[in-house]
Amino acid sequence: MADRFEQRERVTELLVDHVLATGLAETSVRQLAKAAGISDRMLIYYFESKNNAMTRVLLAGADRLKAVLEQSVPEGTKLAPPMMFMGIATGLRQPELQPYMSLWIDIVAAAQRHPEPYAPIASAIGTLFLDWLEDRMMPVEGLSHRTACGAVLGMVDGLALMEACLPESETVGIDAAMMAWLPPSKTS
Amino acid sequence: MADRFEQRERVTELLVDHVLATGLAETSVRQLAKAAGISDRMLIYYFESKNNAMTRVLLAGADRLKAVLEQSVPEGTKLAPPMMFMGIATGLRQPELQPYMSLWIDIVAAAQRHPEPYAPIASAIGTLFLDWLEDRMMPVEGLSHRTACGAVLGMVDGLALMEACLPESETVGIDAAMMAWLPPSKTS
DNA sequence: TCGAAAATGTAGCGACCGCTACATTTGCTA
DNA sequence: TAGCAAATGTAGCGGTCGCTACATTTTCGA
Repeated sequence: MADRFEQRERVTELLVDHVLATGLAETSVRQLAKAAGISDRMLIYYFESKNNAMTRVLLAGADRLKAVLEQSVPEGTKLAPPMMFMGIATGLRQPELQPYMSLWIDIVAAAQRHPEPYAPIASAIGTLFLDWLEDRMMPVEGLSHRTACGAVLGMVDGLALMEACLPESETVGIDAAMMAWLPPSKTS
Repeated sequence: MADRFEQRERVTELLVDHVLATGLAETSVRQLAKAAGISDRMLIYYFESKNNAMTRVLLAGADRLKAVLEQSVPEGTKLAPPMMFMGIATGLRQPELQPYMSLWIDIVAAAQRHPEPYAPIASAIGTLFLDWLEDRMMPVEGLSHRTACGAVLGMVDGLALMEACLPESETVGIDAAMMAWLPPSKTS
C-alpha cells in the first residue's frame, strides 16, 4: 500500500497531463479518477475534495509551464519587449505548449463564474507569470516596469484569445502587428 | 395562447438578460426556463434544443452590444487606433457593458471545449466585431487594415482578460500603456 | 504475533442533466 | 358549433454530479 501523500503527488502529475489534454471540460470527480487510473473514492481520499484537487493540479500545471519557459529564457536573460513578446507568442503556438494557453483561458473564464476554487487559482497563476516576466523583460522608457509587463502579458493573452476563436485566415499577421507596436527597451 | 415564434423572440430577450447577468454558468435547460418564467418543457418546444436556444440567445446578445456601441460610435465615425482602443476599453468597463466582456470570455472558453454549439457562435461574434471595427477605425501605415483591426481587438480582449483575473492593483495603467503603444492613423 | 490505524473497495444518496411520451387545454377554421 | 391542430402541463426516463457510510484488506509498530 502506497502512502497517501506520495500517491497524491503521483496522481497530481497524471491529472496535469489530463487537464492539459482536455481542459476543464472533463473534470468531474469520476472523469479525473479514471484519467489517473484510480477510483473516485480514492481521489477524494487523497485530495479531500474536488476543489482541493483542482487547485493542486492547476498550480502544478503552472509550475510545469514555468519550468518549460525557463529552458527557453533562463534566469538572467534580459529581452527587449518586442523580442520577449514574439518569443512567448511563437512558443505558445507550438503543439506541446498550446494546451497551456487553452487551459489558461478556461481558468480565467471559470474564475468569473465559479470563484471557488478558480478565482484564487487564476490570480496566483497570473501573478506567477507577471513576476517571471518582470525578471526577464528589459524595462521601457516612461512606464512602471510592472505595468509594462502587464501590458505585454495582456497582449499575449489577447493574441491567444483571437487565435482561439477566429479562423486562421482572420488572425495571420496580428502577432507581427502587435510586436511592431511594442516599444524598444530603455536606452539610458 | 401566444404564437410559438413570437414567444420564442420574447423569451430570447429575457434569456439575453439572464446570460448577461450570470454568464454561461447557469444555463441548464431548467435554469434558463426559470429565468424566462416558463417551464423547461416549453423552452425546448420554442427552441427545439438547448444548443439552438444558446445559439439564438448569444447571437442576440451580440446584436444588442453592437447596438449599444453604435450609439457611442455611430456609422461614419472614423477614429485613430489609440482613440478607438481607449474608447472601447473604458466603455466596456462601465457597469452596464462589463457583463458583455465577461460573457465573451466565457464563450471563447466554451468554444474550445464544447465546439457544439459554441465554436460557430464565437467565430460569428468575433467576425461581427472585426467588421464593425474595420468600418470605424482609421487605417495605419504599412499594415493591412483588417490585420490592424484584429490586433486592436486582441489588445482589448487581452486587457479585459487581465482585469478579469488579477487584482486591480496589478492592472492599473495597463490600458494607458497599450494605448500609448498604438500607432497613429495613416497621414497621407 | 496481534491489534490498531491506514488504505482501499462497494454501494448508494439526493440532486441535477437534456429531453420526451402522453394527456390535456386552448383557439381558430370549416 | 364541431372538430382539429397548436400550445401547454405533468411526469418521468436514463444518466451524471460530488460526496459519504460502511465493510474489508493491508501495513507496521508494540
